[in-house]
Amino acid sequence: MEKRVRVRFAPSPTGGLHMGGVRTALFNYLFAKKHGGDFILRIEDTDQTRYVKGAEDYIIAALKWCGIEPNEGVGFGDGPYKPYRQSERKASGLYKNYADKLIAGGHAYYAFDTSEELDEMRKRLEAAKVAAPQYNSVSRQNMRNSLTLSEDEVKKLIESGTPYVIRLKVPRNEEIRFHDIIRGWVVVNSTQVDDKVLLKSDGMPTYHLAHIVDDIEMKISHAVRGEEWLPSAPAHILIYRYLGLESDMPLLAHLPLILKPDGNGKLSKRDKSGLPMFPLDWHDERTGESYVGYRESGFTADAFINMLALLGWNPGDTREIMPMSELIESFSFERVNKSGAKFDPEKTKWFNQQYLRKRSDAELAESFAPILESKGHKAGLPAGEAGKVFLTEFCRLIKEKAHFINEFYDLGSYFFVAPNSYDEKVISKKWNENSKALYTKLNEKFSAASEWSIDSVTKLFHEAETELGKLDMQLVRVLVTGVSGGPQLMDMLALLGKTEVTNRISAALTVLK
RNA sequence: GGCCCGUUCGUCUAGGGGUUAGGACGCGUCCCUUUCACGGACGAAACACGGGUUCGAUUCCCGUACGGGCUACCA
Repeated sequence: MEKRVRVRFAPSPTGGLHMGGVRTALFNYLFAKKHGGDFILRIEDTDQTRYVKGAEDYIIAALKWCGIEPNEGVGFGDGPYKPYRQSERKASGLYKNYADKLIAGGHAYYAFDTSEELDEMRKRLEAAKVAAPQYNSVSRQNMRNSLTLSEDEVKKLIESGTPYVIRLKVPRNEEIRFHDIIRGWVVVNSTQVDDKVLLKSDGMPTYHLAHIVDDIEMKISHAVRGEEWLPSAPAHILIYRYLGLESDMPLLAHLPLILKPDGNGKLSKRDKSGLPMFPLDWHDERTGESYVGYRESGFTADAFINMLALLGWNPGDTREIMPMSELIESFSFERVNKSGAKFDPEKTKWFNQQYLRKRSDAELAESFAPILESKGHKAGLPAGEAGKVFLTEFCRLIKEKAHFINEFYDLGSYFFVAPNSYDEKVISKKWNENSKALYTKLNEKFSAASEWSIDSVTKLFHEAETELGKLDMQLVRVLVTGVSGGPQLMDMLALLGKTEVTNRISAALTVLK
């Protein structure tokens, strides 16, 4: 019988969740939803020295914004396997029990070496030109551990409170084979694997032990994580094996990494591409550093998620704009790539543009209102319903030009504040000695208008042209907005209103000679 | 350095023993538009290299190069 699909996203609260982490969470989520399974959020806070205040709340808030909601776990109502924070799970002696089982089976041992002794060992091995200096089947013979010390000595050391760790006893020269859903069979010789610390001297388990214990306890069916874990997978296989749990082991899937847009390396917290690396604004209290988020930069969650999903995965056809429901429906690990994918800021913007266009004008107006307010131009808007209508129409006109809602203001600030300068290029090219008289007359016609709508202004304009001769639309635009480009002229004039338009033209005519 | 993973247009990718190697972003040209954008049409642009295997390899195998990851009492 197939195991029920249960997957987990298990970040450690050492900082804000960056987009690479979001994608790992996303793939887990898509897979769970696709198979009607469970998606769990587990917090792996076994390293108190790296704990960052606020990180956990950030992770939860980020997942919520992204629409990647766990149905079990920290911040999402817990569930049958609570607690979901490893620091809290430790209290029951859970991890220690598993470590003890390994010791009893002869597959783990106590090690009393101090960090100085470990440093010395590494230096010694490096000096001896050992290719991979590590605590392993060879070097452990010269260290202070329960394999080299007598039973009595070990007992004495432990009873006297000497700090110790528990290490995995990795055999020498044994072939470790494991299957990865994305990569196929991977073979590693155990000589390459070091005797990993399983339980630290502070009593906390390391990731290696903790995630295995929890995956087993929480009945996880698939361990989906980043490629950076591939090298330690052989050690994990050994732990499952020595615990007699190989048959309950989750299936493995190592996701390709997201790489920097330029040059090389994996994506870092700060990137010069100009786009955020975090879903939400993140402020690290410890370092005092702040990072902007996608949300605050004007991205919509669906665009962000869509972009992330297609970084290293594709549906097998040419679809690109896919809402979450479609991503879920199409998702499979078979279509996840093996190689790392460079993050593409341009395409990311394009995704947001696509989603921006899909949103209704009224909806955009609602999102834009607070942005406008922050610019201090609320006063310029008509009150109440009229203001809403104005903003909705404004969004209709401006959205075709923008990638982000945050650009709306810069693209159309002249809708809210009259210009105080006029595009030099257009003026020097098109303004001549006849212009002043010509556009004064046009303005008179505007002033006399009894009706003011897109249609009526268009009609008025054409009438003026037959009467006064050819008019220059771009010049009219500059007189009213100060800039050379923008939405359809007539639409814009109509929205601005008769009074505003005629006032602005008058003002321009007094400035221009 | 060692080990592991990878390599199709600049980027994200489809494909797969015989294809005009397809799509998307970006770029360029044209059309639409009395502006800009949107939209439409078209275009430039790729199988890392060397050996095999084969009638035939971009596709399979091996090397090399290049890229990435790991190499902690961090995850």
